[in-house]
Amino acid sequence: MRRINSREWKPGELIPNEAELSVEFGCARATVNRALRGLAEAGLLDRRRKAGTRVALHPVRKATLDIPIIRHEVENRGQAYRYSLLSQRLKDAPPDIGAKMQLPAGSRLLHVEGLHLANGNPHIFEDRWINPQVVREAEKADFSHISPNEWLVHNVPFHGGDIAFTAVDATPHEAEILGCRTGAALFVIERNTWNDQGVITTVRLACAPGYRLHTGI
Amino acid sequence: MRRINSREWKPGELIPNEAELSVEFGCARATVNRALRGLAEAGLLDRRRKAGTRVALHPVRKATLDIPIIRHEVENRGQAYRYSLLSQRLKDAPPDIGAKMQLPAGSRLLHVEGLHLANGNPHIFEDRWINPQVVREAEKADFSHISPNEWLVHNVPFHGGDIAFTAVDATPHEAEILGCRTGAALFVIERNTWNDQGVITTVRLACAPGYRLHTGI
DNA sequence: TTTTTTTATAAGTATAGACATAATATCCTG
DNA sequence: CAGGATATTATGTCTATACTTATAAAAAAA
Repeated sequence: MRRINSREWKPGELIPNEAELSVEFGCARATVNRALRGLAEAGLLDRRRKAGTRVALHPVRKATLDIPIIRHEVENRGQAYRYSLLSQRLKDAPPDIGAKMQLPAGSRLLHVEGLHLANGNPHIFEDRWINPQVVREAEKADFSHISPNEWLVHNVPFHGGDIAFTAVDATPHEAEILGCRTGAALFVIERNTWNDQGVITTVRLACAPGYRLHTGI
Repeated sequence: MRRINSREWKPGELIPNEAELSVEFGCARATVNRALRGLAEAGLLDRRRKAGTRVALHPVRKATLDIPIIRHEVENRGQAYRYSLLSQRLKDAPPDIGAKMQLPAGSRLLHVEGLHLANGNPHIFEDRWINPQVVREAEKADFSHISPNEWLVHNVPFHGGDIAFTAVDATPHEAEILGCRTGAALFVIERNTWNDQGVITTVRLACAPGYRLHTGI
């Protein structure tokens, strides 16, 4: 790491192989491997079999951000958490949601709207669609006391997902629920998760004005 | 992983120790260690010396998001990138910036404002403060053709930083630069980076309306 | 009962050696 | 010279063994 930072090993440059480094540092090759693998995971090195190890051309820093259950996020800040269910109904999938979840037209989905509150104030508006084909227990679940966010995390393991963050102007509907001005800037998190059966759920989390998402590098 | 997902090993439960697993799977303890360390890094296990390994109580999923150089982000989408310097001046640190960078009152900072354009359209407005105490070459740098973003990544290695994401209403100044309506929802990235000498820079990136930050899980 | 000390334990780390695998480089053949 | 077979090479993975270190739990002392 020192050699990379000091430019002794320049970006794009091939560095000595594991065997050579193990001799230089007087340690086993496994130890060198462990160290280099760590640096590669951190994005400082690029490694390929036979081709060798190079200093990453563009040190793409990776920030890892935790995706907590909203209740925990609120409680960890020492605030009182409450969840309020707004609606829970089986509906035909709207075209955009159906497309996002890769479902045939006319699929039935469970639509759940709820509000997460912190110290009694609106915190995050959760607008979620759940695929009952994949999550059969969902139709019978009671989301009046536990949010679908928390229920899904604890009941349906997932294999992958994608997340997007944006800023949007609050719609009148969102403004009313979050208790803010129509057009106020809202931080929005959109997330899809799936397992081997297909897409489990797609959710849009509209955060009340002032929301900040933090992380370190 | 299968045992965790299938709830054979329940959240919070202590799993067999490395020695026992190595016997069960007929492999060396180092191999078990490697596997368990991977699962712990992914957030599925909690490990502590002597206490043993437990299934994570709340499978906090970690999303890793790359922090690319803005030019590369634009070019990777196949768009033409251009950078336009708006201002570059030495100033007294405003109180809020000075506090954020942990500097004594009245410190001099280099203030750089610039606009990143994609296909000729305003993309990201970069409002940056650089600490010349830590980055001595910065005062002589020419930010008219290379953005401080890119210049710093290539010239000043950093050890750590923090990032925050928010949504804000565009100020008249931001609106004019980004060519949008005052009050439009802007996605904002705030970042501080430091090395062993102190805080290098603090930057506020205001993204034009419609900006989306993506990642996978 | 409370505090301190000791001990046992599980993960953490390291080592030398071996084989696997992917990808490059080289040689051979038609 | 193209195209396939072969050798080489650097990383990837695994093993058996050993020692280190944090720490929970038990024992001892206050």
